[in-house]
Amino acid sequence: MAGHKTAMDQRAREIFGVACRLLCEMGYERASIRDLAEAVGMTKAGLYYYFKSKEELLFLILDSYMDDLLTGMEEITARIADPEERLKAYIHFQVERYCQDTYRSKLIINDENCLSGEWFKTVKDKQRRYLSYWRETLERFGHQRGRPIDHLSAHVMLLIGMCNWIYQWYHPEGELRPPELADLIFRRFTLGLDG
Amino acid sequence: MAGHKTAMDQRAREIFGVACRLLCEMGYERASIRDLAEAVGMTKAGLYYYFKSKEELLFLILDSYMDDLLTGMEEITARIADPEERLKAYIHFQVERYCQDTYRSKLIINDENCLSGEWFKTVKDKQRRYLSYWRETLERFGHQRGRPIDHLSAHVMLLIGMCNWIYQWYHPEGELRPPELADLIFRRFTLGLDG
DNA sequence: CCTCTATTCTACCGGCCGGCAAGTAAGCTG
DNA sequence: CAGCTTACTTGCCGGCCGGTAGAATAGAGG
Repeated sequence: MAGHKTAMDQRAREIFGVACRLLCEMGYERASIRDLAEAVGMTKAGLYYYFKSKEELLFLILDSYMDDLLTGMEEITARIADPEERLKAYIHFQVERYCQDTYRSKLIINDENCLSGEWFKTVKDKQRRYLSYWRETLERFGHQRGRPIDHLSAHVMLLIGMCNWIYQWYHPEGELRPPELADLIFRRFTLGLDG
Repeated sequence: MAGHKTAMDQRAREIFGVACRLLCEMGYERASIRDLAEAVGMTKAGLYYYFKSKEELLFLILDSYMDDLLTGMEEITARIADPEERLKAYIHFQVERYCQDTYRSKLIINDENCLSGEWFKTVKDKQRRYLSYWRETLERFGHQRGRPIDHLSAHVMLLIGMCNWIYQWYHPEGELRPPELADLIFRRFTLGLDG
């Protein structure tokens, strides 16, 4: 029985992985179930043994990604108390995540709007929880330095903007290694061009 | 004859405007020609009198947007010589553009990949020219301050990241007015949190 | 061997897709 | 008035879409 479950899980994971790549590269709407079936070497109908609908598949991908993100943020938050060091760690984590999980990182930016109803709400809610990590830490950081940050939410979005926009241009194999990029972002945001 | 042309242009402009809104709100793939026809109060086939294909319509939208962007950047570049002031002006222009032309601004970020072949290349090429304005000015800015910027391209993308990510969160009617936001971006990038 | 269950395939569905051919009403031009 | 153009409409096309019913297959347990 355990054997059954693992085999099932293994196949499901394989489909899941191929789906991430395909949906990311083609876009959710463009990529058809037939494309996915061909890519994993199955029939279209066979796929429906593992998920109920195309939209559920997208949900599973995006929701699991948000779970991974939140778990990471949670872990950092528990481990690092100092706001400055924690903020640094958030940025490093974010860049690292993009490099190690490019497909899902791009998918959640490009195709989150393809979800509807409860699915959309669930993912959006986790994004809100994710943002609150940043906001809280950034607020403490300002407080620690004796210069509280006004327009806090806007600042959070500017910082996240730098972190997330990398999906548009960054290639980890280039001259700038992930940790260097993360440091760059932190210094530019906190110290400006002279940092 | 001039009358004909204007009437034709007027109708075309109307279709164009509705298309921008519809394609932006639904996404290019999701929005069908039938949806667009209904939205402008015509038949699907009638639309094809004004453009050759759905993809051409998207191209016309994105290409014209890039033209507007480049024209604006060109004008600023010609008018302002000082690198610092020019950089400020770029940022203000970018934020302003987003506020006044939200649909096309979002479209070019979300759906540029729906173009193929020559159309894609044409738009991408204009984006490259657009980036070169930023890069050149940022480089001069660093030189002017006696601190040349290394990883120049990365810095350009970080700055543009803050400017473009606003499509994900910014509402011009909120507490932060467009010029204030533009100033905020400039100060955060050049001076850090203390600016 | 048979049986049962897990997994996958064949064959099909209705519906919407982008696009086109042909027709037409209105208006302008001689 | 005829002749031509503009600005559409009607009606259709083949094709792909997501999704499903039910048969076939395979492997484990008895």
